[in-house]
Amino acid sequence: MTTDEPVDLDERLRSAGYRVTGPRRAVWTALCQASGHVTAEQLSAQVTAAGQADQASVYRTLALFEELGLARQSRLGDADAARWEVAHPDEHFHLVCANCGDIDHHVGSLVSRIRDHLEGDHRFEVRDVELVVTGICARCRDDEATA
Amino acid sequence: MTTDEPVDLDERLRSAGYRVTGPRRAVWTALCQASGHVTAEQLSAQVTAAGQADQASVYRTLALFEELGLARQSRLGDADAARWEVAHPDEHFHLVCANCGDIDHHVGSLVSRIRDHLEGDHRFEVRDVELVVTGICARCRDDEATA
DNA sequence: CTAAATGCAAACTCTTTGCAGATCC
DNA sequence: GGATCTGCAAAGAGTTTGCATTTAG
Repeated sequence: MTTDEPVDLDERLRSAGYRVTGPRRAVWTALCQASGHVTAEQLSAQVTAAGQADQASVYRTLALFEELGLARQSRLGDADAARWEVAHPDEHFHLVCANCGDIDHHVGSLVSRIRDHLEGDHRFEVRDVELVVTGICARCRDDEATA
Repeated sequence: MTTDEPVDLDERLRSAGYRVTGPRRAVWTALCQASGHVTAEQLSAQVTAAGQADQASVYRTLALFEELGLARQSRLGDADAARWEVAHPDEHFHLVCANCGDIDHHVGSLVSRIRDHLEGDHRFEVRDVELVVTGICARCRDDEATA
């Protein structure tokens, strides 16, 4: 799949002129350990409970990580809160199950094909492709069939 | 392109067991006249100024329209507020220009191809595909080149 | 007439901000 | 030591809700 070269947060921060602090490390750790697609509030709850950072710092830190290209924010489906994940080098998209709420990553050539299509035909300089597919996942389909 | 068979709001409401009211008509008219991709607040401002509906009714009405399949909500890019548009029978996606903020519709086979791909390979029952591409539109690219 | 819809205002959720004090380099 | 970062608490968007009143059918 992907060579999961671990990101050296300290190094990345310093080289961009930012300081290495407890809250930043804590948010990064929490984000990495999360299953992906966590809300800022979920991270905040965890990190705050451990007394490692305040809610405000969580938001500020996430914004910083996004700026540094370490994290990615997306608003999946019609959800109210934004969801965060560690920036993944691969092009991927999200499959959101409308039944169980499960969010799946899908890595594939689809996104880059979309990219090519637009660059070629439409003279649109693509910066970011966000593809969110809502539907019913395989597991829920099976459950329905069984029921 | 599309046969723009005008939607008979009154009929649609009544046949679904809902009442035809002033606020609903007003919101529908405003949404249809809008360039598309308006926020609820923009609609609200317009409709409230004309004394045709309250803000709360605008939100309630939009939710109803969505339920009836008359309108579509989407959160484009990292925007804070949801944007609304009249539901379009064609599969389409959005091109958001990061420079001028312009939002373009693009109708094409791309979305249905995504759909087919997922139905076939991944046993995912697709309900809705939301594709948002952020980048620089042709006009802004030209401007840059000239400058 | 009566269930459904509205207006008003207040509540709620998610996120951002101002500022005094703590912290990293 | 001094700019950067933090915590706290308060404000800010956007959206929803409770309830008395109005209105469509």
